[in-house]
Amino acid sequence: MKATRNTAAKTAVLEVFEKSKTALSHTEIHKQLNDLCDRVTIYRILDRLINEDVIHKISNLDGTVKYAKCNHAHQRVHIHNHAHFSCENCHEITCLENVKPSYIMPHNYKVNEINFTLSGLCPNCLNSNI
Amino acid sequence: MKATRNTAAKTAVLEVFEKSKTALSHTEIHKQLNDLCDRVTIYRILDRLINEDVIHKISNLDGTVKYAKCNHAHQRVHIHNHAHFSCENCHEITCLENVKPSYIMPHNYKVNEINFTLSGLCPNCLNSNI
DNA sequence: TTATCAATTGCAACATTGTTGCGTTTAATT
DNA sequence: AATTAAACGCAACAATGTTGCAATTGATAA
Ligand SMILES: [Mn+2]
Ligand SMILES: [Mn+2]
Ligand SMILES: [Zn+2]
Ligand SMILES: [Zn+2]
Repeated sequence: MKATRNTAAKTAVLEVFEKSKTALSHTEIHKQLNDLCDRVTIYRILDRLINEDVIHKISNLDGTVKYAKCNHAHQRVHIHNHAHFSCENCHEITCLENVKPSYIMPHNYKVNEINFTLSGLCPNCLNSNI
Repeated sequence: MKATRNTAAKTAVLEVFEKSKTALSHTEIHKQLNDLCDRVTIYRILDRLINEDVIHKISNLDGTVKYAKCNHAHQRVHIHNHAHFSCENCHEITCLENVKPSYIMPHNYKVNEINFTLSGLCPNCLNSNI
């Protein structure tokens, strides 16, 4: 395994994640960093953070991709088997760490990863739409 | 609701879905149609077919998007609550119509759609990798 | 059958997202 | 301080999806 370094850009990206309660897209991170680094660098940092199991990737039905910190006590290798919620109104995506789907797979499949994303209205938007 | 028409292109796209046992990407459909119509047209046909609940969209963890026919007896409005499997080796995506996740949501969320995609090795690839 | 007209299409142009190659910079170690 | 591989910036590219608009066409009614 390659040695990984702590750079200014990586630290800044991590701070952005720290401050955010919801998942973030590459573009959102780039805007918050305010040209601290190139957008390609952010893609590469995200790749590294995923490999280090510090963040995980969330792929939404509408095609958008976001990233969120793993805020559970995490072992080195773990499956992100919790659900994510994507609000159709405010477009925020949040980890639902406590929502874990149970399901029965047919034989002869080897499951390595799961992506369970629900979409609809989040509590905020549900209340304001009375 | 707007009236929808049966055009040559739409019929051709439906035939492609009919023949395929796995989900198809926009690009795969375009190649199979062999320049019968423009690629923009295919995007628009896919949009219409989704609105008509004839096909459904599958968004994978790696960012790829595919489409598959609804082959259950379908009511006008229905949730596609079955799982999809994405093979990391052959990249085929199949509907697992019988795999439906059960889960418990916190209150105050309104769920309209779910996207449940599992990835790993499909039976074919699992066997050949002994 | 023919006229009508909104739905559909083709085309060009554009936007967004993600990737790659390469020369330069820099974090970590000696 | 010297070393060196990891990380970076930049430019160029690829893939995917969207939009506006004029031309075409499917479905309907005359
Ligand atoms: Mn996690
Ligand atoms: Mn269906
Ligand atoms: Zn919301
Ligand atoms: Zn396979």
